[in-house]
Amino acid sequence: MNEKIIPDIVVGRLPLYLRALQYMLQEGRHVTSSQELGERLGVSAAQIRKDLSQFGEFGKQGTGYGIDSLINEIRQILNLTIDWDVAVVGVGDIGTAVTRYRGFANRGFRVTMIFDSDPAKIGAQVGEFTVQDSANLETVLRTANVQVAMIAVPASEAQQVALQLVSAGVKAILNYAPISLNVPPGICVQYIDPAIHLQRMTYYL
Amino acid sequence: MNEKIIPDIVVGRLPLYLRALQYMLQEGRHVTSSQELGERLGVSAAQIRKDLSQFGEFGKQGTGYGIDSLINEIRQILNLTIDWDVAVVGVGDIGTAVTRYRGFANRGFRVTMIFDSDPAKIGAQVGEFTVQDSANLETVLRTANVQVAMIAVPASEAQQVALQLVSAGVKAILNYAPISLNVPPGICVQYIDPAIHLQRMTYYL
DNA sequence: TAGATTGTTAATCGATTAACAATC
DNA sequence: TAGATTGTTAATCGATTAACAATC
Repeated sequence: MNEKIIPDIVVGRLPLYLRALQYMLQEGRHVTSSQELGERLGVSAAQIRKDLSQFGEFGKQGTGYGIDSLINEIRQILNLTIDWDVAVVGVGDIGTAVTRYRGFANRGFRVTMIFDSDPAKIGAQVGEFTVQDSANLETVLRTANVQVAMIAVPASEAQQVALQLVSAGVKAILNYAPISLNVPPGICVQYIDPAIHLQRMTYYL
Repeated sequence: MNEKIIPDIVVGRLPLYLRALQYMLQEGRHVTSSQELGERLGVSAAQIRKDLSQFGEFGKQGTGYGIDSLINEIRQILNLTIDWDVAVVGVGDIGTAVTRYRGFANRGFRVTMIFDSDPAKIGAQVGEFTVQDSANLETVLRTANVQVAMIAVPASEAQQVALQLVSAGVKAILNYAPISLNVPPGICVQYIDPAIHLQRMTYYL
């Protein structure tokens, strides 16, 4: 009764706002406006104000938004106040790249375990991690209470891995395999497929 | 006057349809329906029919769509009948992973050149390519008439690289750096930032 | 033919924008 | 105070869905 339903498209823009705000902070800025933020991101000022107003009143008339405080508000909204442990499944080029990726720091995530089913890879070292056997995935994830995972296995294995992750208690999956996953209701899935992004642009060329 | 304007959101779904159709073909299937395709992708049958009808009549009442012919239609629409040469800028973990990525085969793209500004990397071999000096980027891209590029450099360099690419004649940019790019009108940009995708899901956890 | 599925229309639904009173 | 910018409303715009005649 007190729970307003927030459109998913609004939720999806918050991370973009957050990223831009963190940049501004890094630049030593302390306040910004919906107009400035909108120009950076290519969205309208009205949209930013409307989006934020879904969650509260974070600005000051005449002044704008305090960057630091708005960052904290958005972090709270998105449940990013503490880092989420992330499991990576599949230690090919992509799995390796995301495991070593520096870009998660300060953004709410840290990879804490990696898995592969290839005996030649199990036991190997990637960054600070030892590749674990996918066969133990469910037990290990459950024990560590990991709720976020990335799939970086071949497309042919992705669906099966997804179901394993779900039964291990994972609730959010970022899938790098170029295939649509079927998961039970309540499980979030996001996709990264560079070919899809490129194909979307060639229409206009 | 004869050019219907197609909503970008429709264009954005075509690659998903194409990917699913190519999978079906691989499974030995020959026909499908808007309903079946919709179930696979989690979109409504009506939406698929509506989207496709923007471009022509590709189905048969009572039967559905010929998978092979629909694939060819979508390829034509998206300008994917011949492979696009793609330049990769930045040869870190991500740049290396996309350069070696097998997933572009049969989907309209092939990486043909890679660049980095780090003297320690220039001249090195990645897959079948030799890392070229970013300083020569504009000349090399112009000569080869490359119109598609991926940015995989640190965020601090991404904007500058983007402008270099634009002045080299690149029209479509896939940006892996976690920052919004400002480019002139007419230049397409797409973004891949795993943290953004993850942050979008944690709201629901 | 009977059954199935398209292409398309009209209705519904949701998102964006413009505008402005409130107020810092 | 005067200027600036928010939060919010109402109007506009666009996208999705339901429904069905057409037809394979």
